[in-house]
Amino acid sequence: MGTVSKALELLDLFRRDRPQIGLSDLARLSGVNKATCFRLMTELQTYGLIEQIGAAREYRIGPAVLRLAALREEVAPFKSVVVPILTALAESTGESTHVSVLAGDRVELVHFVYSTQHGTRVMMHDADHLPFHASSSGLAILAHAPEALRERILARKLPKFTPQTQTDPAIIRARLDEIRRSGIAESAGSFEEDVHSVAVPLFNARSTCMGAVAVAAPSARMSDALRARIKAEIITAALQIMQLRGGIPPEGFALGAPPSIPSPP
Amino acid sequence: MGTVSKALELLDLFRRDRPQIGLSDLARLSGVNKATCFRLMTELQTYGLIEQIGAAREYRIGPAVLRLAALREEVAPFKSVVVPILTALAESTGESTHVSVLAGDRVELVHFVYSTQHGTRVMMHDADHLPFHASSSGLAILAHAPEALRERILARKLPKFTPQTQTDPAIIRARLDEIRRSGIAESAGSFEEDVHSVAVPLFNARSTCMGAVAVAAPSARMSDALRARIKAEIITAALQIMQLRGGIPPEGFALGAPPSIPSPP
DNA sequence: TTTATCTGGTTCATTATTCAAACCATTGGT
DNA sequence: ACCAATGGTTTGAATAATGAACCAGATAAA
Repeated sequence: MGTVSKALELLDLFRRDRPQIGLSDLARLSGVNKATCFRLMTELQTYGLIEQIGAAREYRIGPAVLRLAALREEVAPFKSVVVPILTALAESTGESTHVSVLAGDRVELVHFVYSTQHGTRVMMHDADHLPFHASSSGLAILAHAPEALRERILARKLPKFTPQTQTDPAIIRARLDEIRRSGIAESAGSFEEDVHSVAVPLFNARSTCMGAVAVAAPSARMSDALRARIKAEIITAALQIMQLRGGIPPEGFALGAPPSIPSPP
Repeated sequence: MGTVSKALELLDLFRRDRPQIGLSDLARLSGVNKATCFRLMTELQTYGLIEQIGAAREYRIGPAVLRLAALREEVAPFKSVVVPILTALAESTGESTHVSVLAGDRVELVHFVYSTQHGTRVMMHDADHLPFHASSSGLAILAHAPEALRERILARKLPKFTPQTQTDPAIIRARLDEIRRSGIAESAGSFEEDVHSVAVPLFNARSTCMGAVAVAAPSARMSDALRARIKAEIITAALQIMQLRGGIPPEGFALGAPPSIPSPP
């Protein structure tokens, strides 16, 4: 792994629940030598991807991302398109919704909207990226990802987040086939206990999968009726997003086809 | 210069007027060897800062910035605070407004709003970062930047964008003194011909200058009356931004004090 | 006060990565 | 068929990254 990757992976340590980190912690968390860590951080800092603040001289994400994000949004609008649709979806289903994209070898959670209908709701748990094998979004994306990526992911040792997490590559592979068939991915408590989520993939203009929309509900609330409602609504949401972004589902992609097995695990 | 910096500087080649670049062009533009360029791009790509698209396999800014920007916005809200104020400022002055931040050693243009009052207006020209010595924002920031940064910038050879561009470090230094005195920076045609802009610095909670707000008008329209109006409005806008962000102007900072010389060049 | 242990930051010989110029394989135009 | 592009890959030679040890300062316990 190159130096640049190492530096960028340092950025992954910054999350919603831990937005600023000191040098020593950074070295500890990353396993990178402190001196190296320091050098990398100063380099990221001179570009502005990182800034150093406060008396404790902690590091955090810097202002350069604003420019990059603005540029990205200009050339490939996403947030402006997605957020209204996500909001509507949260409204119509009464549950938390989110959209994630495939960035490099990770599924990144880029936006989420909470519904205000229920007192209990699925919170986004300070996670910034979702596991391929244990989240409905990850599964949806993995199912439609290029062969190479899928194999690369499944070759890794997959962490077991809950007792329900499936980590056997063979079984996951079979499940991906099923997801490809139905167009919809589900995950029940496989990433977080008591969270049941439903996701559909998003395709870009070249019909390659670049993300997913998902609805996540507390397991206790996930009745057959709600599941049916979510599936219907999430499909229209996904189609709207793809239409506005110029995305085209690949040849023979079935959105919402009835699964051959009654109900996924 | 380290490898990481080199990789990140590659990102700077992507701009609004040139959002996607092929490998050969990238190597040409950066002066970096093609093989090196390729390796760096693939590393940036696996992180998602860059993505490769289309038949021509061109590179562009990738989806990872979305996550970083979201994180940044959560820990240090900026856009959500700044855009409404910028819009109001554009409204009340009838001219284009923008806000830029100091990121590393550059002034990055992070957001701009156009007024709809006039048929002619200053467009943001596809520039993503502004020169310190030839833009009102750059001057405002430079005037209040730490000594070290100021000297570093002035030690460089400063490009001459127009006949009006001042490139003599000594004269610029004198002008910075004046800007510090008045609190307001002006630039008339020094970056782009026929553009007259006014800027005031923004300070963070530790009273260090981290950006600037600016209003840019066509020179032809910049009357004394308009200038006075802009100055008044831009000051309130800057104060609003700082208030909402918890920014504190440094001890003895004079916003809108009358300049000792009637009118800057 | 002494001692111990944190912290951010620095040094320097060893080592591994990056560099540059060449070369491939395709593609598009003449 | 040719030429000039393109994206991508290989090669010894040069350069940069690395990590253990080391500061100096702050904090806290003894």
